[in-house]
Amino acid sequence: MNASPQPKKLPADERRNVTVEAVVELAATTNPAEITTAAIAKHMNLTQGALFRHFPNKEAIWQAVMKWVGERLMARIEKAAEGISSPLESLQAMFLAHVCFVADHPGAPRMLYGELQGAKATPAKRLASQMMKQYAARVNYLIEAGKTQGELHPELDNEAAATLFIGTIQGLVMQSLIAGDMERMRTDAPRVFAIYQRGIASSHVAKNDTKGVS
Amino acid sequence: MNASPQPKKLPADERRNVTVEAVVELAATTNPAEITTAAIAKHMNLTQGALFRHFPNKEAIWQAVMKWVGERLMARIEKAAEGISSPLESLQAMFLAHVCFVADHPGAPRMLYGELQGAKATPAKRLASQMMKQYAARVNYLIEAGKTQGELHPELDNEAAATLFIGTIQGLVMQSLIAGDMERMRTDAPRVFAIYQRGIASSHVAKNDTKGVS
DNA sequence: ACCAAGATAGTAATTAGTTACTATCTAAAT
DNA sequence: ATTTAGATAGTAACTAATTACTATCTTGGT
Repeated sequence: MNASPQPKKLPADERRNVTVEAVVELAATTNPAEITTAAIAKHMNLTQGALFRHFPNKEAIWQAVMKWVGERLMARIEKAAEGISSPLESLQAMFLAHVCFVADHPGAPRMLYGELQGAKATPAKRLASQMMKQYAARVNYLIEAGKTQGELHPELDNEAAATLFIGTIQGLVMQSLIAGDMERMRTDAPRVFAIYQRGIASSHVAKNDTKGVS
Repeated sequence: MNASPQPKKLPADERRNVTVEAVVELAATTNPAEITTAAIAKHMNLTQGALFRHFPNKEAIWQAVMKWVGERLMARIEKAAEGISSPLESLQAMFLAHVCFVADHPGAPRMLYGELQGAKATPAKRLASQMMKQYAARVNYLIEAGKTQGELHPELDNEAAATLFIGTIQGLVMQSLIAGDMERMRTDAPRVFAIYQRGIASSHVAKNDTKGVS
């Protein structure tokens, strides 16, 4: 779990990447609010001051981390849904992919939540909030498509369904966070989604098959 | 929003209560991780050092706050569900009462989440986690009752339904936290619960009436 | 091919500002 | 008069950021 005795002297770009990864790893076990520059440096076998050769300040580190998380998450979700024509199945694929990502990177949601709780609008927070918006838009589109395609029941409250979709994931994360067992998410996710699906689907005709998780 | 120019010299018990309330108020607008003893003192027109006349350390303050939140929340939920024979309606009442409580005290969930994110098991964290367990047990009981009474559909995944119930609330909270508008919860809650209800109910016979929120 | 010269990446020590917590004194209330 | 609650003025520990210096790559002129 600890950092390898890093052969020092990395090129700048790479060092920045290593830094971001170090933060993500640290966040998996440490309260993000308590992650100090010293802790980051130590985890990557570096002196504290050296970090500031690559980032102008701590906020810039967080910004880079949020960007990393956002890009990876979105890419994974995008890929999970691509090539699936059924909106409902797309939603399920996104759902499971999202859960899988979080289980792989438990630090990610913790940092997101930690960041969003801050009162002042830091650049990192703006990134996080922007990502959420993008996500919501995508979900909304799929719901709309599902409705016109007849998969979702016609009187469905669009906005509420989107809120519940995202909220469900966040709830799952929180539950696992509390239980201290991120792996639980992987098994809980399909079961929970099944109920959500029953709540939005047009009728109970097709018993869901609980498709495999990639 | 600020504290009244407190006529000083309060008896110890009362001062402790005022302190707890000050923290809850502060948490509504400030990142709980950044709430310093100085900030608490300032918000209640007191010097920082004076706080330690009433609490042995900061952790004790958090502990008192978590206790306060837990008791108030549980009492409100308990009261909301009492006298309702239908488990499904009880669940709805609990749901709305919970949301209402959070909307009244936006600081509460922020502190809970903040506390639960910490790696080390502080007394405050133990309180929070214990409260969650108690809550989950109650939900589980109602779901079980709803099943035997025929209100919930028989093949329902008990555990997943409980997770989703709590998760849904947490998700709503998160959404509002991000949007920076806690009032949104009040209007969103019934709409979101309607979908949840459709997911767990035995069939779509009775259109939900969206009972009034107390 | 070589090697001076600059750029690059790192160390170690230090600084200014916070933070939780404490010791000592003062005023009010019973 | 004594106890209680608060004010004042600290301290030690910690954190982000800076500085002076060093080791190591990279490169262009010969």
